[in-house]
Amino acid sequence: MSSGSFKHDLFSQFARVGKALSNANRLELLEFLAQGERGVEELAKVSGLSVANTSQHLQQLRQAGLVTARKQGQHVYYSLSGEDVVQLLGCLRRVAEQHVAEVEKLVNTYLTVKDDLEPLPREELLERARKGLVTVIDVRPPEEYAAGHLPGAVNIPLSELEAHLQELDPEQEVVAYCRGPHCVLAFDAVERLRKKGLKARRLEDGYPEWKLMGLPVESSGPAENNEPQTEKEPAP
Amino acid sequence: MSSGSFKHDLFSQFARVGKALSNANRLELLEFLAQGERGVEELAKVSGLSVANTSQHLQQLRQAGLVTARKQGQHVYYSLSGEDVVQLLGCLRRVAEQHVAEVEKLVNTYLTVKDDLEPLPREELLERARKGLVTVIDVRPPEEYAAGHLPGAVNIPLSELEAHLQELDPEQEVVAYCRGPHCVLAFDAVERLRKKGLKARRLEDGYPEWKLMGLPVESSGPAENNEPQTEKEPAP
DNA sequence: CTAGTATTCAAGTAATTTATTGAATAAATG
DNA sequence: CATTTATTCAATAAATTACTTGAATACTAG
Repeated sequence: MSSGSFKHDLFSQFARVGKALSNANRLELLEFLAQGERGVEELAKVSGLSVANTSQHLQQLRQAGLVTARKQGQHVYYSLSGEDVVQLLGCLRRVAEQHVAEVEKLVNTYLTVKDDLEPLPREELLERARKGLVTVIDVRPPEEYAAGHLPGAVNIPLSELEAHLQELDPEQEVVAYCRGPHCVLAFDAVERLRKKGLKARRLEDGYPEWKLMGLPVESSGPAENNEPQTEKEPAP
Repeated sequence: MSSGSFKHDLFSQFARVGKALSNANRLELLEFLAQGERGVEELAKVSGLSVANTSQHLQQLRQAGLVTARKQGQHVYYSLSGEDVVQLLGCLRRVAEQHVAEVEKLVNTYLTVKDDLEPLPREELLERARKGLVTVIDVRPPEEYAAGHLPGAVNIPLSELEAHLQELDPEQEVVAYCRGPHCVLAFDAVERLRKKGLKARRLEDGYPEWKLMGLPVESSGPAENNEPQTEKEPAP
């Protein structure tokens, strides 16, 4: 029957997307891209892969429709091809968290502080920020901060945390966030801030999830798409 | 640094879930399982794979945490390990639809009727059903209907469609649904009903999506979990 | 206990995937 | 135009995956 072949062809296409998600290095690239647009060499550096290998992975991601490439001069800038990709990654993470025992084990052994510092949900942060009760710090590297960050957040990359201590009010609670719910940066930051006697907590999730929910974001560097829902109109 | 290895290990676990989704046959198995619990041999038959091969795929799915196995007598019954898996599959489908050009091409060539019969959204069906304006038919095979179906839906498997025509009121609109948004069964049913001069439309999505939204479902066969949110309590 | 059925395991082969290497484009700069 | 820089392509070896086949296990029924 012809419908059998249709079904199989369709599932093969879905499987292409699955294949793109079937490799740890590609998932890492996707997490970096969820912070904002980046060039190939940059991605190679932060992910620790060779440039050629990075390029090949990016092309696989592009063929699966998860990322898009923009060529400018001799550079090629990659970015996620839509908000739905961030959502897909979130689903994947949630399913793994929920059903893959190893994930919990890993989190418990590496992120020992976890129980101690219960993460702050988005809504609560919004409320406290409105009342001026918290200082929000973004502990990602400056490029990612520049591509987009929570409104009012101060960029203090992890490496310079100690140097910026005096900027933080010891009376006010500090909330740190980074790339996502399992990114170590914010965990580390909170741990170190607490050792210094500050009141510190971690935002439940990272910048991509915040933006996905349509909450306001700011960006300093090159122009980024800030609107929650973008309406695409054909040229007039 | 140790955090690098943590990150990689974590992404490797996420990638295991991605791997499970990287094969067309496994995705097809997951779609069948989204209709309800099924035995290995049954799954092998409907998917057209050998039993041994089906078993191996199921084990991969189990290791990725996507399905669970229940042994009863000499049979092993598999089912999805949670609602979040249905959601993940939905995300995957949506991303593919949105960003993989081939999907649209396939849908357009095989499901030619598509433009003509705009699908009916969930909410509208609920509203019209409340007013008694529509007849809802479930065109899946009886086993799947038995495992769970929309309340008030009549089971008319596609093969017996013509034989049951007189049961349908020619004045009332007929709404057909099946396994999911791209399942051919409902498309086929609508096409054939229209040829017979009936007013027929297709529900936007299938049974698993309906259930996922927490909407009411009925089941006739062996007991199924009907509650929208199940609270898991340890034995008293 | 024996025969039968459902499922899984184990071994083998063909195909696919990953990462490496070195060469090929393609744009910018002197 | 030649050189540098960023990226991609092509060829390769090692590892992994998909499916087949035949045997092993586990449970049921006679």
